[in-house]
Order: sequence, then structure tokens, then C-alpha cells
Amino acid sequence: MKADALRGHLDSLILAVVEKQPLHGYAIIEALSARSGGELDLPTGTIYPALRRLEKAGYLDSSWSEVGGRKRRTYELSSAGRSALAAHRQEWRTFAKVVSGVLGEA
Amino acid sequence: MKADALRGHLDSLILAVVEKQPLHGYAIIEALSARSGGELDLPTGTIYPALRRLEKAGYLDSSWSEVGGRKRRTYELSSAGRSALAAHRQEWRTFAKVVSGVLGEA
DNA sequence: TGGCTATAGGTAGCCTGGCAACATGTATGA
DNA sequence: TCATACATGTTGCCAGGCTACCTATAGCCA
Repeated sequence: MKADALRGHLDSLILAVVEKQPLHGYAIIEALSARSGGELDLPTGTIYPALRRLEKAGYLDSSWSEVGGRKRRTYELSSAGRSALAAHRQEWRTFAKVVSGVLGEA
Repeated sequence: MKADALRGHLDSLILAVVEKQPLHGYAIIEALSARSGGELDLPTGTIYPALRRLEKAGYLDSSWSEVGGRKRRTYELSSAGRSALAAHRQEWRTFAKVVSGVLGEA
């Protein structure tokens, strides 16, 4: 899958993956991989900055914990994040419809 | 629709729109708008550089003509462009499936 | 005559965000 | 002892869509 196809869609994916339960960064990468059947294998240089961006935007809240001697920063969806996710889902539906429509190949 | 959602998908759309008949830049903008039900209203600063890029990549061939006193540069799909389009369609299918899958809410 | 709109082409430069590459540290098992 | 999985982060590159411009013709209306 082309690298920059993701541009502008990553935020939605991250928000969706922490929707049901809070996850830490590393687990988010794994969750995205699992949920995509291995198609998504995002580097940390992509995911960590994105998480900070989303927290700064008020869509995620984070908290530190320690599990088995390792520090984790766990992110959970804020209420603003929840509505942002709903909006992103709607936008995705429109976008997908538009692209599929133009690509045609009926 | 968010601006950079298009990132990485524009080429496919352009190739698709000139698949059946050659079109000039201005007509491509209109065709994209029409085919998307008005969702896509791309500025010339987006489309013209993209067309040059696609021609340089060997996916489009262009030729000048004059219609009603106005010069037109008409683009048509090359054979390389045709296979690129097929590949792009496949990639889009995968991408759409992945994103829809992760967004869930089946 | 002047001005507006539609048609038609183009460029320069900004800005965003995903990614490669790098840096740091712990736990575990061979 | 060393490799690998787990875990978090930063710096800086760069592709590419967009804003803001510029040029030019045709046709219409006042």
C-alpha cells in the first residue's frame, strides 16, 4: 500500500482503535496491524507524533502506568474525540463514495 | 471534504477520468466535479501540476489543439497509464477495505 | 467602450504530516 | 552475552495539494 495514501486518514484510524478500550502506543500499532489483516504496519515515527497531535487537539487523554517494569503511556478517547471520530467516519463514507464513484470501472 | 484526504489518490482519479476519452485540463476539472456530484472542485494549482507529473511519469500523453480561438492541451492515457490505473484501482480497493475495516461500525 | 464572466493555461512558494533514521531503556530467553 | 521483543520518543526530509498569483481569448451586457 502506497505510503501517502494514508495522509489525512490516520487520525480516524487511531481514534477508532482506542474507541472501545484505552491502549498505549505500541499496542495501537499492533491493533492497527491486527485489524487490517497485516496491511498496516506503522512505524513509531508515524504513530507517536500522531498521538501527541491528537492529545494536543483534545481528542485523546493520556496517563502513565508501569507494567512489568516497563512504562506505558495509555491513551483513551475524550468526549471531543468521540464526536471527532463520528465526524471522521462520515467524512470517510463521503470520500470513499466519491473515489469509488470516479474510479468507476462499473 | 478535508484537503489532504486526497493525498495519494488524485493520480488515480485523473487517470480514471481520461480513460474513456482524452480531455484537456479544464475539462478534467469539470469531469471530476461532475463525476463526484460536485464534491470535487479542484483548483488549477492542483490539477495542472498533477497532469505534468503524470505525463513526465509516462502515464499520459499530451497534444495541443485550438478550439474556438483557445488553446487546449489534451491529455490521453498511455498504455503505461492504463496499467497504472489498473494497479491504482487494486490499491484503492485494498485501502478502502482496510480503512473501512478499522473504522469498524460495519 | 468598458467590464464581467467563462474558458483555458500556467507557476512560485507555503505547509502539512507520514516516514526513515536515530536514540534510549527494560525484560526475557537462548 | 547477545539477540529479540517490548516500549517511548525526536529530528529532519520531502512529496504533493493548495493558495495566490499571472496571462490570454471569447462573448455578452450596459
